[in-house]
Amino acid sequence: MDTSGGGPAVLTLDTSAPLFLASSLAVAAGRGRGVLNRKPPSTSLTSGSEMDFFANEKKTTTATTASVDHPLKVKKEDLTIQTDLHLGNTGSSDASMVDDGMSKEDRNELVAIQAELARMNEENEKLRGILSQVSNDYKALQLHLATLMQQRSNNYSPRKEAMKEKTINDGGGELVPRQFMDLAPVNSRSSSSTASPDRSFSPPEVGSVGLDPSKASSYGDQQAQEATLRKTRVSVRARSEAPMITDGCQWRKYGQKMAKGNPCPRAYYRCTMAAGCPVRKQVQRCADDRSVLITTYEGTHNHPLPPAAMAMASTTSSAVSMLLSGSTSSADGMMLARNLLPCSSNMATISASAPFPTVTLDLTQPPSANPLLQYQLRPPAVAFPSVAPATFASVFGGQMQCYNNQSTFSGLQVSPETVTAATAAITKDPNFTAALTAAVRSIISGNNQAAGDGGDDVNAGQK
DNA sequence: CGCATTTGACCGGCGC
DNA sequence: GCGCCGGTCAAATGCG
Repeated sequence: MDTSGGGPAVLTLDTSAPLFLASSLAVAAGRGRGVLNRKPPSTSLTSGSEMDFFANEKKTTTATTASVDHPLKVKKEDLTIQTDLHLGNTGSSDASMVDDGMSKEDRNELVAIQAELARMNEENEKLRGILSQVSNDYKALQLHLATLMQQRSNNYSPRKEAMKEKTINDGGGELVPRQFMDLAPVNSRSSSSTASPDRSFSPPEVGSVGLDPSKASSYGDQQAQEATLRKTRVSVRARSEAPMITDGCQWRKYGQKMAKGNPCPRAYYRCTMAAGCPVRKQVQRCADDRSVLITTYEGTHNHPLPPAAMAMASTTSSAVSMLLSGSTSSADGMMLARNLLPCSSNMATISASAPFPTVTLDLTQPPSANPLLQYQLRPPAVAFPSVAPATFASVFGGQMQCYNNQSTFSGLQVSPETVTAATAAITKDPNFTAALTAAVRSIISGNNQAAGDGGDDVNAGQK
């Protein structure tokens, strides 16, 4: 039996990986290079249809450039007017040639203006270069993704294919579209499964073609990465009297078990917002403090998320990306975490002893108690190697439909403001939905406020 | 009647 | 090999 459950889901997201990364790159470029820092927050919130994500990405990037250009253009116009006024009918732009009654002060001003103009032109050229670089990076990643997907499809197991075929023919009632299942990747756990093949929640990968198991042996590293990503979990601790936090998604309970060492039962839920969504979560009260609800998320949504869910996804995504960025092993993740978090904290921890890499977000304390939280959750801008796309993708949707909405937020997902706002809202308000809504509102409004300010939004959202 | 939840059974992984 | 445990399934049950 394939108990990996949501495992295969992670691979789905790989489809979105380069897209996500591209967006991240844009953000990284924006952060890393001062020129792009002029981009107003709102430019990250462009939205559009998923199919033209690339176009949308370009649009976003273009918008970024445009937003940067805008003030410059305005200046240029102003400068042009001033220049015309000063130059009169000489028609020359060379101030040194002007000698038609202009005062020395005017000439100096004209020289300064022209220098400014030249500087801005140069700056624009740099921006074009950056845009070009980002675009090239995206294309390279897209190519890389195509290669990986081809490898995966080559590694596909005919036996598993046959089992899935049987399940479908038997009328197993699985609602997962056939094409999703067929594209399920092979991994150490699922490949050994002998039952319940319908549990292979394979995200909708596109472009998988052909079978060539002979190439599987050269794919070990990739498989290891996928296995880690697939099993990566995010555990959220939050105080709530409700039996389950409302995180914006729709869940259906499919099981409940008594876990060892905890008198409180553990409930198992799966996302029902879309047929075949592989995301699952476990809800259990803390044995030590029963007012604390521990919610563990696993897998990737294959559908667009509502704003409230986006806030949560943003938080967990950032946590996971921190865990996995630059590495796919939990041990490395721990090292990375230690490097990133020289100051240990109990608010965001990474477990290497757990069966799967698990990021635990302790939201039972206000962020003010530990201001490091927001930064702990943020992946370093330099941690965007080829692994990163899958990392981000492991939390966010895998369907092309998801790309736009989610990519729209992708720039925010890695921002500390996003995490801060969402975290503050979650922490301060037992009403999770209202809190998350407030958090998202604060994000969308481009409100780069500190955690405390995000809490104000929370209060507003309650009403 | 349809859908969601409950709950016992089942399965695979893992440690001894 | 055996037993424990986590995770999931699916029939039974409850509810609107």
